[in-house]
Amino acid sequence: MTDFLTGLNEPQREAVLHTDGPLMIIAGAGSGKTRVLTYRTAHLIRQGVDPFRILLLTFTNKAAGEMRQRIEKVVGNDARAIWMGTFHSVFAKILRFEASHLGFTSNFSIYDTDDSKSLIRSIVKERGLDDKIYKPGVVFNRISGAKNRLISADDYLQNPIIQADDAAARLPEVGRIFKIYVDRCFKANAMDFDDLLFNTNILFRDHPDVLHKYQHKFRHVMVDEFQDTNVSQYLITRKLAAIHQNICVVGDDAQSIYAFRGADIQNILNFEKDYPDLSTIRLEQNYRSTQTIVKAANSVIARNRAQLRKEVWTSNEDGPLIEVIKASSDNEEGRLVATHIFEEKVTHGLRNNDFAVLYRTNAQSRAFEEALRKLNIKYRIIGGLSFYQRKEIKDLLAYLRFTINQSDEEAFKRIINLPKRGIGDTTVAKIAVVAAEKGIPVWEVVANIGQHAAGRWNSAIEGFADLIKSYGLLLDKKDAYEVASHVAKTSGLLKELYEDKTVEGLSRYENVQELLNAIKEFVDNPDNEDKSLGAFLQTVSLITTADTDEDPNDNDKVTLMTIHGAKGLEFDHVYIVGLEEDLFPSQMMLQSRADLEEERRLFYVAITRAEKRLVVSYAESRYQYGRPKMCEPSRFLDEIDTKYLQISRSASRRSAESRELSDGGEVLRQPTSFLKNLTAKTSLNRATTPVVNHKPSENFAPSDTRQLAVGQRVEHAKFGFGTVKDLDINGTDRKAVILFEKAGEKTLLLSFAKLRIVE
DNA sequence: CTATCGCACTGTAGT
DNA sequence: AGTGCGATAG
Repeated sequence: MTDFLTGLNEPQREAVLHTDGPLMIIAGAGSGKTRVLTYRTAHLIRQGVDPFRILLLTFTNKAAGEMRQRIEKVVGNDARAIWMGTFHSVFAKILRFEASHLGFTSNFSIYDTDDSKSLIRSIVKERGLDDKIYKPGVVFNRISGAKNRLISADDYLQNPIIQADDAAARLPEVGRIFKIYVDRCFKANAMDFDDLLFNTNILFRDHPDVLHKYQHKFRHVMVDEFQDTNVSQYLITRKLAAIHQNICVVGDDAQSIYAFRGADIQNILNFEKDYPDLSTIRLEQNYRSTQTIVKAANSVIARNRAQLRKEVWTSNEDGPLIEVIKASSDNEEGRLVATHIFEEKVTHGLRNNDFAVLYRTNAQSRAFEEALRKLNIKYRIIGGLSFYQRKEIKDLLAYLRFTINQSDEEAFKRIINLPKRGIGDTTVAKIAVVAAEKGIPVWEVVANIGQHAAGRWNSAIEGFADLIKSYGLLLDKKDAYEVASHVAKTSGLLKELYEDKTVEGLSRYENVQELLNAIKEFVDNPDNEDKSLGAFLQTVSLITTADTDEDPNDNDKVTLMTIHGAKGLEFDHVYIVGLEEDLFPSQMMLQSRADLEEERRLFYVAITRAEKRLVVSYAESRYQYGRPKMCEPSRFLDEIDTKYLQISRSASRRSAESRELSDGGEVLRQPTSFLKNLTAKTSLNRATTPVVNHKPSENFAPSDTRQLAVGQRVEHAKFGFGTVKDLDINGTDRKAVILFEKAGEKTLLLSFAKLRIVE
């Protein structure tokens, strides 16, 4: 019965066996949290709990899928019936079921962030406001923040503190925009991501019978990654667990990294107050990482004040020291890290799979991609622009959405003139006016344009309406794939892309085909009972990059991703790159939220992803908006206890790099102690040798760029003396990053014009 | 109505 | 550097 308990340590076992009453599991990094959650669920089922009455909320769909598989290994098919998924997917499901209570229909659309911003832009313009001031992203964030704190548009307008805050931010109209936004979403029969949670709260608040139903249904409620839940999510779980009181939350306050988007660390810090008879179990033994990595991580996180008492330890071996790589530019950082990976692979016989490069922002991936490609190392990028955010994909999805839900305003805007059918903004605006005057939905006007307006464009509009109507007729007869491929063909979308013979056009055509393949897979999957287009759209709106599956035959790749994306993952060899002030910790985070502690937790998460070896790197200069910029090493480097650091590696690497690039080029400077650089930052830019004499002025000829080498002293007609910091060789294309010191000011340049070598 | 060009601006994570 | 905007021409 409890055979699977044998491999567990004492607190883990205790957590698995504690089945009744509120439970909080504080799970340190690498402490076997997933294992405990898996076994606990399996244990509940073996104890006779109906899997249908277990609710398990995870952070990503992928995590849910993996956990379901692991539970299945223990209890078999019963695992299928568990209610498991992200907050958004589980409550979207419940909302579809109960939609009528809120005045929605069950085929409501889910607006993604782009849809929301687009709608806000429309509202801002309609109200005659300046969208340079009322930036859609900013307005959206304010609305989103309010919803996550369960503040409705009316509450927002009536709250003097919020109003004062908006006034101070010179955005007094946000509340009005909020109210219109909510109204328009409702009329479009659409919910945005935040609404899925907000409306669930409203549903449970205003419909006690519905709440009661789910309260009784879910005998056990479990929440993974509890530290990253927001108030809205917390209240839902609390309400659901109110009768049975079987609520189990698992989390680690030290790994809370989503406060910026509304996650409330107070949820975990105050949980004890909400549940006086709470049992708390701490999982403190780390099974993942080496002694060095665990201790280094502890030395960093110890600087945070707001945290629960916890002592993460490991009995693993010491392992190698943490290496620090210093690069003069972002490109060099890419090359040094790629070379490091290459050499580790060769000397230790490792696979690409064993490595991950973690950065703070997606924009940093470029340099690593280029460098890895040059060394023929396969890599995969997680995050960035996801498949489902691509224009061509969103276009086809918009057609499908609109076929299902003709109130979907954002889908309508996307496709009304796509492909071009001569219905421009002016015509659309006219239709909107007619609809508003007659007080009927836009689709009513479009579908019966002859009755409502007469004009040159009527035939084009009729054509569009007939198209959509014909699609609608297919819904009951055909499955999702048949409808989607029919739409792709007959709408002209596929044709337009097919005729575009550019490289991008080809790739966009392939992307649409891939979407159709994905729909085919959905239809062919026996697990999916409902094969309708509506069912497919429900799942697709909540898919993210973290969830996309890999081709299992071709997955030996180095992983490149943001630290946020790496949550919950682990790799033998981890590179944390771009450790520079203003980048990590991020300047934005410090300015707007003044939350250094969250950045530090992010650093902690990054460190604790590593199992065997950790390498950190930073660059002295970096491109930003196509302009080079000087960088200082991150304060976080200083926060790692020096006894866990090894510095020398960067020196040998650097000289190897210089040799490779400039045969015979001088090594810029032997990096000394890393900490010395931190205390004497100016030394970074000091000229190595003051140059007095040089050859008479003669501008660089393109052929002479071969003479450039890292460390080479140069003079520029405008910027004066400088040192070559980095060379970038791309086929015949050679670029140099040069650091100039003029009047105490440092400038970086990327051009050979008006440049000459100094003896 | 559509295409194109110059200009201004961008500055974080992702359900 | 990339994007998205408005102005202008076709």
